[in-house]
Amino acid sequence: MPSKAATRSAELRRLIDDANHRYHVLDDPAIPDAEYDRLMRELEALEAQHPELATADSPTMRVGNAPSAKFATVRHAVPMLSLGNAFSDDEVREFVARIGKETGDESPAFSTEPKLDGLAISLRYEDGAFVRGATRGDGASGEDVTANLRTVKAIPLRLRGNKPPELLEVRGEVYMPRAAFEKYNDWALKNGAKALANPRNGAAGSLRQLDPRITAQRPLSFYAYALGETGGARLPPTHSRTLAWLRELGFPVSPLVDVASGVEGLLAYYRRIGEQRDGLAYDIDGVVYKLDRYDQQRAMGFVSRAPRWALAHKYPAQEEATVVESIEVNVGRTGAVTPWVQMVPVHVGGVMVGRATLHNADQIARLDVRVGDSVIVRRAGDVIPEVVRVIEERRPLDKRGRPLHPPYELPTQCPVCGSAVEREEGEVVARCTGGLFCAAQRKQALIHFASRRAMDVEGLGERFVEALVELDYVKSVADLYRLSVDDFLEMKRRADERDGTTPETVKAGKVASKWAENLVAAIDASRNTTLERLLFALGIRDVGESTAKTLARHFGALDPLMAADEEALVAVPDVGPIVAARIAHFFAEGHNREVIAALRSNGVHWPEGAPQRAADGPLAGMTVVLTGGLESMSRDQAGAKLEALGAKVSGSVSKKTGIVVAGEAAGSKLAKAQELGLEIWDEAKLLAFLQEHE
DNA sequence: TGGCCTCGAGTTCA
DNA sequence: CTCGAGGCCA
Repeated sequence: MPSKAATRSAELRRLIDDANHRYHVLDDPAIPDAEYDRLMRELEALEAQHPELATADSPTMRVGNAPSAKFATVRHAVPMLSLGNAFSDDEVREFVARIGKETGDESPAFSTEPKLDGLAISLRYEDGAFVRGATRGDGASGEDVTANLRTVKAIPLRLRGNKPPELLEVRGEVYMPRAAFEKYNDWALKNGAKALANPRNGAAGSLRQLDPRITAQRPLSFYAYALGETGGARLPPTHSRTLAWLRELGFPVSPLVDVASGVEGLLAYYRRIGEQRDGLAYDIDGVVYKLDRYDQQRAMGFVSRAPRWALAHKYPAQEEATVVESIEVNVGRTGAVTPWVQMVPVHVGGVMVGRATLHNADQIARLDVRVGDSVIVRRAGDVIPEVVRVIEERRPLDKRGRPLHPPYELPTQCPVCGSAVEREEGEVVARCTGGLFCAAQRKQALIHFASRRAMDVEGLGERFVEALVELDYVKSVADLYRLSVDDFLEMKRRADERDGTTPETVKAGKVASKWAENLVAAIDASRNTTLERLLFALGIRDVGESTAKTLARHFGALDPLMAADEEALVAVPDVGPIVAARIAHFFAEGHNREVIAALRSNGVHWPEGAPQRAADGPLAGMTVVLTGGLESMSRDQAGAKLEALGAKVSGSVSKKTGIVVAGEAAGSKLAKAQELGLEIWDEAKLLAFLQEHE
């Protein structure tokens, strides 16, 4: 009877071998890196505890996978190393302490670099000419991919300078920039080719093409970070100077490399790069610290395959695997039926993730997500999680080996009101046709109406709106203005009763009445508004903040807008035939006219004036984009001030943008502005300008 | 007609 | 933030 540990280690070995095969040989990974790492760590720990279980063919005994037969094998005279990993600050502390103790150097210098998520390769130059390039393989020998590497433009075919060393091997990372990866996948989708799983696999797959012409079409790039075998060259005494030398020889070296010392110095670098991570043009999975002085490196030596003088400090995984518990749908303000998955919560990129949206039926069809499926979730550039793909091998099957669940299909009837769900010709989103008959749409319409950027009713959050709608206190947004303190108290009592939540009701006497008074006061305050806010709040399809503002300016008052026909509406900038028809249709609807009349008779008012067609001021005709946080005011306030000076404030950066105001921690928009060579202001410049012109 | 450029709508977690 | 789609210009 095999022990529990023996059974588990055999299972782990099988899982890891499978994953390796999929990853290295088929270029089609099945599980995320983080999970692979975990399996590997578990197996390492098991084998450390039970040395008798460590078989010679265990995946822990090698670093990569045997090269495929398609390419010639190349032996690395100087092995290509793997690196020890750190996942916490403490592990970095131990690393620095160990080095301090053994070198006797209190504060040794480290060369610090981003750890690119690509493919490690070795380039061999003889008398200055590129003669051979190989993948890392298992570290001792890899595959000869010279012909493919020649197509990578970042790799010099000849070294610069007039006295090249006789022999030089340069190690570095081949990678695929994110933008290139996305572009390729767009193309693949349209042309029926297989999409790449991620940029790193894009790089790996491209290098393993047997036909270099295919590789040449893939936009690969390269950064150098180390030396291999050398001959006839006097080497610099430190790693950082080696990198500088490599630059002189014509190799691209990451501009993010730096030198730091002390635990705090290393951690500061880790955090600095971490902040930039999402805005970089390529994926990184950590940073690498390398003891800078070569004599100190030699003193530290190696443990098995990993140098003791270097450490890879990893960032939290951005991809994790989990299991789908159920697939649900939401009904939005416009009736849009949006499916989402409830998953077993997992830690991704530093937070627990339990839900992810599937956007629409197209995405469901593309992913083919079903209940019970194992899926990979990612928190990419932004905060919002998404399902990357299904791990098909783990789909639950019935006894006959068929999937337990059929492909998911959107409901044909609204789960809230039972009306038909329809998808318009050529549209991606399916919509509930119930209109305001649907409680979900009424609810969302009211939430939108009360939201900060619309009527700004403070304190009227989602929870109360839900109760107001469900208990029928509010049928249209105008009803909000008829509610009294007593109505709110009664509603709260009924809602608590219904939900069985008693605790709060006891103190309802005093505290709750205060709450209700505040809410009524907030609703009252919102009576005093502006035409653009009102127009936005009404929730006319395709009329958002920006269009509402243009309409308000163009017409100056509500009545002329309500009376305008489609022809008159199309004359408004940014309003075309489709939006014009929607607006005209909205105001032609009797119900909508009643709501507007009721709002007016309940005291909702706004200043009206003459139509304003073109803004003037020092920034007239200028498009300004605000990004990052400002110290002295909010972005909205700054935007309002800039608009008062005639600027058009927009949310996205393009060639047509005039000025980008970049505050604290500005991200991708600033990067894009720099790329396009736009005028960029910092906060001081903005304040100076406002002071001068206000 | 195609290719930007914008805007609108929906969205997750702490 | 990211998609989809409407508007506008070459």
